[in-house]
Amino acid sequence: MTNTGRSLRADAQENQDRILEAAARAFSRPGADTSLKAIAKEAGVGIATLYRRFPAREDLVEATYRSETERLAASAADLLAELAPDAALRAWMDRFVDYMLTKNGMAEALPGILAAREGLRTHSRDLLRAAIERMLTAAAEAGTLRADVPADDVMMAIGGVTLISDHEDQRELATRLLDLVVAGLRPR
Amino acid sequence: MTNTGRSLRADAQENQDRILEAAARAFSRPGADTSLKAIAKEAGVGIATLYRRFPAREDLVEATYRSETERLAASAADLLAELAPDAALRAWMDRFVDYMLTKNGMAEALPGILAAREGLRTHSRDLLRAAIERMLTAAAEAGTLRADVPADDVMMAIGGVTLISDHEDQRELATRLLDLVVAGLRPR
DNA sequence: CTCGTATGTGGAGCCGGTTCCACTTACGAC
DNA sequence: GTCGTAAGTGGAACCGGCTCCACATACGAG
Repeated sequence: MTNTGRSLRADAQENQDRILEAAARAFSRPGADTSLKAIAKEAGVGIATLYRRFPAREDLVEATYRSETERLAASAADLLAELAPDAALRAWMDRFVDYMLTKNGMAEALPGILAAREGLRTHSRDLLRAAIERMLTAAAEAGTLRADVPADDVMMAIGGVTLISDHEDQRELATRLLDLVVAGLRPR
Repeated sequence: MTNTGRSLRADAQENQDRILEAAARAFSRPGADTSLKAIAKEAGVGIATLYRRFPAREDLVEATYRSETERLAASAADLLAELAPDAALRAWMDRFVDYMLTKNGMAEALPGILAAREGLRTHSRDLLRAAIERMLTAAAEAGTLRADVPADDVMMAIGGVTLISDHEDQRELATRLLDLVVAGLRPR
């Protein structure tokens, strides 16, 4: 099934798949015992095995949600087809925040994912950045948003909004802050 | 010395003071063993005593840095005296981020402090909000910044920038994001 | 087939956070 | 001064994250 990582020994690949399945189950459970020990146990492997494959919790979270993140990134294209580019970006920002705040364990992993420089964790980050870039340049060409703000910065801004809105269910705060960010992106 | 909390038993007040002194020492030490156990030990009290006084780590951090936070908030007045209100706010934002990123343990405690609703932890939050409000309304009166964005939102925006800039030493990112926030605060 | 080794594995153990509870003590009432 | 009790205390114990290392095993070379 999952075929992350090259050239794993057959048994190791088996174990990794079971870990990811267990993680997906654990994260989506309401009571959410997402302790790594519990996930390892549920996958029928030792903790060391989990750590070898996913050195940081963020790595496990990233891998678990990878396909959903891909879907989020891909949805930018849909929005661009229906809306003006600036409106598409604004709508996508809402989706981003909803996604991060909804998926169990995602918000805590966000900084590690967005700041990813090394390793495999960059995958999600690159997808998200590319999605933003597409909308941002389209809007810049339309003249509705500034052309001098890098997509990276916009991504980090959205990330910052997500982080500060995470504590307590401050969804309205997030909305207002996203509006503020977009206002800052308007050409003068 | 410190006289937080009303009507503590004499010995309890003693202990609380010693905890705060130990915490201040621990946080300012380079190698920084800021484990609560270590701080309690250094203060010569049991962990339970520390927890009774400061139920969350954030409470301890807030109390330890209280006077410095007061100074930060007060510095807004100085800036207002020297600069145009919008420039003062922008300069103060830099101070805020530098402060939060510099003080050991502060960044992690930030969400808890800014989101503080109950308890005594609100003290720092209120001071910071008031400082922002002063600069923001002055700028609004001068017509250089919007009047329809609440000081709370600006505070949260600065907080978000701080959080996302915390991982890795991304001081330049913070600068760019703060510029973006201020751009969003400009009247159209 | 067999065998050496790179690859992979489990769990014990350490660390920091946090809770709980049996014990101690300050201090106001008398 | 003495005493009852509310307030305060210490540390054992539990939990989750994370590391380390002695042991197991897939699998390609021969």
